[in-house]
Amino acid sequence: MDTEIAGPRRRGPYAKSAARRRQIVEEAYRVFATRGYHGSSLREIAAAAGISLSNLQHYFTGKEDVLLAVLELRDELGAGVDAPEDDEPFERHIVAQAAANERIPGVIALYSVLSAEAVTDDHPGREYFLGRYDTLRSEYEAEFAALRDQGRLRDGVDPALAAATVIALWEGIQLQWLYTPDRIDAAATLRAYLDLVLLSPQTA
Amino acid sequence: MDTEIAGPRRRGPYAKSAARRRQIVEEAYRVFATRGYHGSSLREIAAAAGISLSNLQHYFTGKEDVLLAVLELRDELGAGVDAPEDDEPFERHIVAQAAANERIPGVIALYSVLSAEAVTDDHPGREYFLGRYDTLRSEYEAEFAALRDQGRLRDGVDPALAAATVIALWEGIQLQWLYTPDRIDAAATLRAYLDLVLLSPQTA
DNA sequence: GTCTATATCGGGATAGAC
DNA sequence: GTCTATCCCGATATAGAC
Repeated sequence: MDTEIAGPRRRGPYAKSAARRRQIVEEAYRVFATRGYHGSSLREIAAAAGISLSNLQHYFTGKEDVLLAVLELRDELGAGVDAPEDDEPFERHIVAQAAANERIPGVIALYSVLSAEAVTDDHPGREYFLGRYDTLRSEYEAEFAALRDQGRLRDGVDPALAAATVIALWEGIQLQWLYTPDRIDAAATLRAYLDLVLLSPQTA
Repeated sequence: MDTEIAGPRRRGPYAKSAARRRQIVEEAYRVFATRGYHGSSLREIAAAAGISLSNLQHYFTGKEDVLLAVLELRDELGAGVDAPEDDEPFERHIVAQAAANERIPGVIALYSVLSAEAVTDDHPGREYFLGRYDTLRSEYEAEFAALRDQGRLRDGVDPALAAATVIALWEGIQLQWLYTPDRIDAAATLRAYLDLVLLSPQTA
């Protein structure tokens, strides 16, 4: 078996396809982030990508399809960036991530705008966000539980509640930051909460 | 001067107008709350109000106009309900309000969906939310400052930061609650944060 | 793979009868 | 005040030429 069958080829007819798709998704990312799902149009995305509407439609069967690809891309990118370093402490990771997000225009807006828009029953992104909250809460709860086992969680703090709190606070403060970036410091706000809830290592 | 000139009459030709307007706004409230601004249509609102599209347009010059009326109505209703009792402690007020909101379908969704949607530059609700965050942060900051003066604020907690935190946490947890109402207790989450930040009165 | 052209639909606005 | 009818636009979707 020396013929390469599995997976898309790096050269040849498929190479351009994959690149185009990717390019479209990246532009769609920006458009959805700034105008929401309902507020965006495929025309606008096509224009941003510098191609015709029909050409865009050659790659995606519909608007929903594009949105789902955008969310997939987000997960893909996030898998590399969001993952904590091997032994980076949880609280440092959260704060660093919040600070980093401010430097990547669009990420915050994408989540803020879409997560709120997608509460509607028939929104194509609803399933994604349901799953995302679920995963995120589980992960953070495990982190807080581990910290508790190290004696670093303040007495009376529930790991599950703290997990939901961090996520809520994070999203909420990012939204305020979107409105008035000069008046809100998301990373500092998160750090203040974590300082309140966690005891410093040597105290344990 | 025994003729009543000022203000709309309770009877006569204007009575029906005012009532209709109010009725439309109330339906629009529900529609915007569940589908967002971009996701809603005047046709849908008219249908909900049981009138024709043209008739609705007789009362409002456009979609924006309807949205602004909805936000006005929200302020009007909120002015009665949101205002704290004369000497109700701040923390009790917050928690009680969060609990009460869960019982009024739509309020939470209206704010969650619209506040996120309205970050866009050209969204007709943007100004409203900018002002709302500003007012809310000022009010809460004053409350925290007062608590600090009573020696009831934990050391090292900044009133301004705590104000932004409460608002962010509140909005964020309500969004999670919209997705999975059975798994999130917004009031309890807020109470947990306030318990963390405030010292009980007798401790002072 | 990319385009132009067009079909089809749903949105907000407008005109005008009653 | 309320309606029907219609206009016009922007959106998605489709057909088919190159």
